[in-house]
Amino acid sequence: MSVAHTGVTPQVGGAEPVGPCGEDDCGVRDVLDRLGDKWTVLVVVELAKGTRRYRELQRAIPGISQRMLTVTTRRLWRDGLVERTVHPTIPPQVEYALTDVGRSLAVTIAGLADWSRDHKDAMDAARRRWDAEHPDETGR
Amino acid sequence: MSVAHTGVTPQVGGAEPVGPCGEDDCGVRDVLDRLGDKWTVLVVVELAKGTRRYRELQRAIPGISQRMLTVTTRRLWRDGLVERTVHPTIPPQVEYALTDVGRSLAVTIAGLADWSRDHKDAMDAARRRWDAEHPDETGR
DNA sequence: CAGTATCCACTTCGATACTG
DNA sequence: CAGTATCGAAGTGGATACTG
Repeated sequence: MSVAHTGVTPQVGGAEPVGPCGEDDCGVRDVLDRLGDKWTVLVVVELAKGTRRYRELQRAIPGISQRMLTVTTRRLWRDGLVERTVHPTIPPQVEYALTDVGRSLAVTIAGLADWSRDHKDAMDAARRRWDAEHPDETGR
Repeated sequence: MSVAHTGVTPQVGGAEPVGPCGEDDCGVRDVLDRLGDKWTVLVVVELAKGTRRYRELQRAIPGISQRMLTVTTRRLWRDGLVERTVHPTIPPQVEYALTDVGRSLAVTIAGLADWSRDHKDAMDAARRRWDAEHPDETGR
């Protein structure tokens, strides 16, 4: 599975340790293009708790529209992160569940959540400080 | 620092292990609102290699416009992830460097990059398979 | 060099209405 | 229940020109 954070070793000086990747973006943008939208991670986090039906997801994720729930699940399905099972009953019943790849993504997302919890306060404080010190700054 | 991915333990069944967070999004969206844009992670990854000047960043990140480089660095600065040092010389010289918080973020981002590298192929394959199996699907 | 300012194209998303 | 279709508002980023 290799979740070793080798590479971008935090360091102070201005030397060039030549990060994990030669010269490009390490491919991080690929992931963020998938997770960066408004709802994807919320769906993944919810599905990490277990299999869910369409309506269950919608109820578990307040504010998501039918349209966005559909496009989000469809994208995750298409990318092989989510498995979609249709029970051809009446009324129809569709179940969504994370695949193995999807579950590994959920673990990574948990790492993000950890970071968020650990540093949210510091960031909020920094922002308040900055705003106080730069009252009439453009483009906030 | 606590980079323990407790919580969303990957598991197969449909039971409810009650994730890391009671009911909400675990706050992951907070991070992604900051990282999800087109350039932020690229700037962070570049700064993880060492202190950079404005032009150096621009050259290191092909395609970024002056506008976006400015708003991206400004945001990171405002959030306390990046330190901005102005040398009042002529011509002016401005240096950007990650703060401690910024460096911890770089570590987390490296985790994302790891995941991306480990699963990019699987996702691309899944997508091709899906596209082949669903030729005339709407909204791709 | 290191920005700011302005305008515009494109994307993303929400609301609403309808369907098998 | 589980979607699809359509439209419009808002956000986001790129190009260009100008400045201390």
